[in-house]
Amino acid sequence: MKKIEKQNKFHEVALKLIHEQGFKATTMRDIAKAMNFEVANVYNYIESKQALLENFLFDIAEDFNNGLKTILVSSDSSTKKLRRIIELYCHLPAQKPYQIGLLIAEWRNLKDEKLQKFKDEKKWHEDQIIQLIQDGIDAGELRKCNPYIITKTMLSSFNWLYTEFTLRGEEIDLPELEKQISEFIMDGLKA
Amino acid sequence: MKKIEKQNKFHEVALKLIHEQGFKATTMRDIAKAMNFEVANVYNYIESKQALLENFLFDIAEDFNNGLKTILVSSDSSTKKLRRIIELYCHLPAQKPYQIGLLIAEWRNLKDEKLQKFKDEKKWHEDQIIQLIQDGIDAGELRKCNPYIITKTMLSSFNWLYTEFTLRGEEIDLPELEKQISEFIMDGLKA
DNA sequence: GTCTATAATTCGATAGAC
DNA sequence: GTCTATCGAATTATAGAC
Repeated sequence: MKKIEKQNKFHEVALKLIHEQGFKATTMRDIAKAMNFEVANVYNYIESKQALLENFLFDIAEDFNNGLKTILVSSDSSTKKLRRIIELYCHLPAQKPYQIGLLIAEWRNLKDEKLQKFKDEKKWHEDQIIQLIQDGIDAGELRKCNPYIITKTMLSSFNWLYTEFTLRGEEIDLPELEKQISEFIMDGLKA
Repeated sequence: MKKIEKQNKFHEVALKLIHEQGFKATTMRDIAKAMNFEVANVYNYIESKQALLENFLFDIAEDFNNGLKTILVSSDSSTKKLRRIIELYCHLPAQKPYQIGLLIAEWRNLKDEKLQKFKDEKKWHEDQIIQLIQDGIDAGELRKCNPYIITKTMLSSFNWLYTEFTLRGEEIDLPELEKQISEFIMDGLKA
């Protein structure tokens, strides 16, 4: 196995273990065992346990932020932008379920500046969607509602998806899933 | 301070710490320090760290299950039952936000039979609501949809509430919050 | 109930040979 | 890159005096 392949294998194994057991519960020895080598070798692939978590989290957070930015700068209507955001929130768990699992469940294991940076990015992300819904209301596209409550409720509603994809990934009809969720949310918002 | 009061104080302190730091990250020393005594004394109040978690989780799980059962055995329509379930899922986080936090974030720290029992109860709970939505569709009260996807999405959408109540509990207008969420969900489901 | 002391284990990380 | 060996720290839990 080539060096680069083993690097990828390492990250894949570590990601899955942390997803299954949690960050705190996953030891460097667990990862080493799953890689079929000794504990000391773990540090040929990463700086520290903390750095491992940080890399996973900020990688996937960037995917979300980039996806959102692309949508926001488009010239679509608020309604259309909202549909595309729902699409983003369905597709990313389908593509990277384990990373999303960490994003949702393990971010509080970050420390100090990294934790603050994560919280700041998350708030920025939410604020963009709150503003988008407010714009939709002002434009008469969406019914009157509290954009803060609706944004929080909507974003939270996607958080079961990563588990679904890790458990039943092959069986899931993604377009159908997306259609069901999109109809449910948009019907709850349309003017 | 009387014995019973100190018991309550202990559980209150432990619950808040586990909520804030996570179960794995919270040590018996953390709890002892917050109680202003030494580590050994912790075991005057609980059997073990694991038992502490189990008590918290199954207590609040019982609240949910009892609440759901009361609603299900009533003679209300499917729509009315669904509204009452939404009400339950808004009120419990308002009343016991820290317990709900553990229910959502820490259940996977359970072990063996306890973990299995928890998963079984959770599945029963979900299955009841899936069936309720199916009944609502069959009765023509709700529009045609995939009850499994909608149930998962709906139940997940409440999971931000406990955080909101721990951070801004006093400022929150509960009836308004409930109205916003109920309208959002019911509009997304009505026939 | 509270304390001191400690057992028994586990963990993240490093040193140095090959 | 992989190994053996080990350090130093932290953790759950118990024993026994007061």
